[in-house]
Amino acid sequence: MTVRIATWNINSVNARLEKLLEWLRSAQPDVLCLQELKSTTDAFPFEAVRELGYETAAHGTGRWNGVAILSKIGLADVVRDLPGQPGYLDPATADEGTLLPAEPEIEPRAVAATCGPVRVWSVYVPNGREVGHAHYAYKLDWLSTLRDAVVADAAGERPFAVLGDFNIAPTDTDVWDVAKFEGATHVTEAERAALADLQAAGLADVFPRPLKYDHPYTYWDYRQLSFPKNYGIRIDLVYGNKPFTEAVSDSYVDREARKGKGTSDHAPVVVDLAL
DNA sequence: ATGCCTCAAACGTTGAGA
Repeated sequence: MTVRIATWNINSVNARLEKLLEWLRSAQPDVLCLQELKSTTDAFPFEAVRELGYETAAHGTGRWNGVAILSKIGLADVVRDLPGQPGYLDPATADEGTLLPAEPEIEPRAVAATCGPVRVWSVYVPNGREVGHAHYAYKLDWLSTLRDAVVADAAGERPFAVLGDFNIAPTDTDVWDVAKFEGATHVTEAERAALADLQAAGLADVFPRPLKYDHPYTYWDYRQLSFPKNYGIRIDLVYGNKPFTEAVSDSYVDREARKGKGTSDHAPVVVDLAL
């Protein structure tokens, strides 16, 4: 059988609903991993995607974050959150003192499911904000927990992949101008070491082909004509185990979905498998 | 034209995104 799996940081599933439905109709993925729902689980448009044949495992709490898996080929063994997933404690909140115990918040950034012959995680890795920020330490901790969460499936016989917005450019070629990222997150050695740890666990970067230009960027800032100028970065990634990568027949970034008004700032990454 | 940022919560402004 052939299976088409995609990942897309949708930047609000409800603000983007018509774009999402349009893309599902045209690209016809069997499985779609979404990130940045910006929606509670209850407010997810389950019925609209069901009409196109998709079951959904959604995990969201509202304002930020939020992940989902849509599937037309089965949706079993759903897991929300990584085992042992670290939470984030905003330093400003923590400094407010003693009235309430400030607890780290476990954010909805990961959901897993088995879709037919494939098991997938849809992940939205923390941004990090600035090197040295508490959010950056949280990002590295989160990535370490991700590695631990997937090591068994990575070594397994079943096709398995982690798909999502990793907020890391794997190499300097994955940013349009490396000088712009001097001292910034997304390109540091520590973040790339986390990707190397995933590779050591048996997962490989499924490198997509671009539909235009010479490099498959997946994100372009809304500002300053970034998309028309192709000032992009590749941070939406697919890490598959050997049974997964050996089945890949094609992979591409659908930059067409980034064109026009009312789009996400990310483009979908599509992977076709011959299983 | 692919075109100069957008979203949600709260209802003017702020925080986040990367």
